Amino acid sequence: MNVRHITSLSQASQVAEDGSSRTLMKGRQTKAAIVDAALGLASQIGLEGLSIGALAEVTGMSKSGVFAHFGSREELQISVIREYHDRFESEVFYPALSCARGLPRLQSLFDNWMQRTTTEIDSGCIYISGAVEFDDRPGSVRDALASSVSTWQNALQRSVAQAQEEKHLTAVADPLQVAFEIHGLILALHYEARFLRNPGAADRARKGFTE
Amino acid sequence: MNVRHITSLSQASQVAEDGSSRTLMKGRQTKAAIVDAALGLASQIGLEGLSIGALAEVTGMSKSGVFAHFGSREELQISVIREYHDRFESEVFYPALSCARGLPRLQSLFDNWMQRTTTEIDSGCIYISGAVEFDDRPGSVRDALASSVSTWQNALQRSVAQAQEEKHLTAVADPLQVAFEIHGLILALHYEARFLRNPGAADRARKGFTE
DNA sequence: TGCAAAATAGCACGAGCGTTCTATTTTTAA
DNA sequence: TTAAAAATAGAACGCTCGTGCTATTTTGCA
Repeated sequence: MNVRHITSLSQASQVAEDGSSRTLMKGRQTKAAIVDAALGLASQIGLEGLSIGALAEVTGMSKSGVFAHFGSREELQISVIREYHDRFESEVFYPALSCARGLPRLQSLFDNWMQRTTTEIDSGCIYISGAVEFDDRPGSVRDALASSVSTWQNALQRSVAQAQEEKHLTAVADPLQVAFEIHGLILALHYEARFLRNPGAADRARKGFTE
Repeated sequence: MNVRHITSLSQASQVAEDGSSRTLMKGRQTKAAIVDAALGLASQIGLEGLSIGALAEVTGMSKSGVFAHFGSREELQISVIREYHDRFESEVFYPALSCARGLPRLQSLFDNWMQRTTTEIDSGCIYISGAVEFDDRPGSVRDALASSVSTWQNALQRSVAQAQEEKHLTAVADPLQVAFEIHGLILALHYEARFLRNPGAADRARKGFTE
C-alpha cells in the first residue's frame, strides 16, 4: 500500500539538467512539513493524542488539506513512526558505526542513546509512549511501532554479541540479557526524569551501564 | 463485590447499636463497584482512555448516575489511582513486612512486585501508563500519581538501605542507584513482555535482580 | 409508615473528533 | 500559454465526550 510514501523516500527531489531549478513537488514538501510538525506534537502528547485539527492549526492549513496527504489518521501515525525511526537511526545507530566493533561501538551506541533520551526528557519519546498506548490495541500502527523497535533492539543485541566475540565482554551473559538491562536503564531514566522529575537519573543510568 | 475496599475507606460502614444490621450506605457500595470497574478499564486502556460513557455501560448505569459520584472526570481518575495504590500496598508492600529486615524483605518486595507485574502483562499497569500520559500534563491527577509512585519508591529505597545496614548488601552502592536499577528491570519487563510480547522477559528481570 | 435526603435516570448542550464531498486554487507539463 | 492534474479549502456528517439541569426513584431514619 501507500506507494506515494515509498517513492517520497527515494526520489522526491529531482534536479533539472541545467541545475538552476530544483523541481521538488510542492505536495511532498508540504507533507514533510506536516510530518515534522506531527512528530513534534506526537512526542509531547502521544500518537493517540495527535489530532488532525490540532495539526492543521499548527501548520496553518485546513483540516481537509492535512488529511488529504494521508487518507486516514492511522496512515498519519505510521508516517510519524517512520520519521522517528529514520531520525533515531541517523542520530544513534549510524554514527556508532565509525567506532571499532566490540565495546567501543557498544559504548557509542549507549552514549548516543543516552544523549537522545536526555533530550527526550523534555520532548518525549514515541517508542516509550507508543508502547503504552498500543500495547493491547492491534493494528497497523502497533505493527509499525513494534517492528521499528525490534529493529533497533536487534542491532543492540548484535553489538553486545560482537563485544563478546572481541573478548571485550565476558561471554557468560546472554546478549539478550545485557540488552534487556540496558533497555531497563533507559526506561528508568525516562520514567524518573520525565515523569517524576528526579534529578540525577541520567547519572544513575550511566553508572548502571558501567556494570 | 469488593467489600474490603469499602471498609478501607474508614467511615463508610456504620454499625447500629444493636450490632445486628450493618447499615452500609448504598451510595458507597455503588461507588466502590464503579471504581473497581474503572480500575479494570483504566488498566487496559489507560487513565486518559477512561470514559464515563463506557463506565456507565459496563456497570449498567446511566452516565449521569456514574458522574454524580465523582463530580468530575479528574476526581474519578484520582479515585482509581487511590484504589490502585491500596491494592499495590496490600499485595506488594505489607506481605513483605513479615520477612526479616534486610535482604529477605527486599527479596520479598521484589518477588511480590514481579508477581504483580507478571499479572499486569495481561491487564496493564496504571503506574506505567499513567506516567506516560501525565508526564507533561500538570494537575491533580498527575500529582496523585506521582505522590503514589514516590511513596512506593521511598519504601523500596528504605529496604535497600536496611539490607546494607544488616550487611546483606555491600554498602558501596547508593540505595537510590539500586532502586533505580530494580525499577529499570520492572519497566523493561513490562515493555518487552506486554508490548513486544517477548517470552523470557520475566526470567531476564529475575536474573537481573540477582546481580 | 411517612418524609426528607440521597441516588439515579433522562435529556440536552457545546465542543472536538475523523472523515466525506464538492468547489476552488495552485502547480505541473506539453 | 493552456489544459490537465494535483493540492488545498470549506462545509457538513455522525459520533463521542464531559457536564449541567431537572425529574424520578430509592433509601434511611423518626
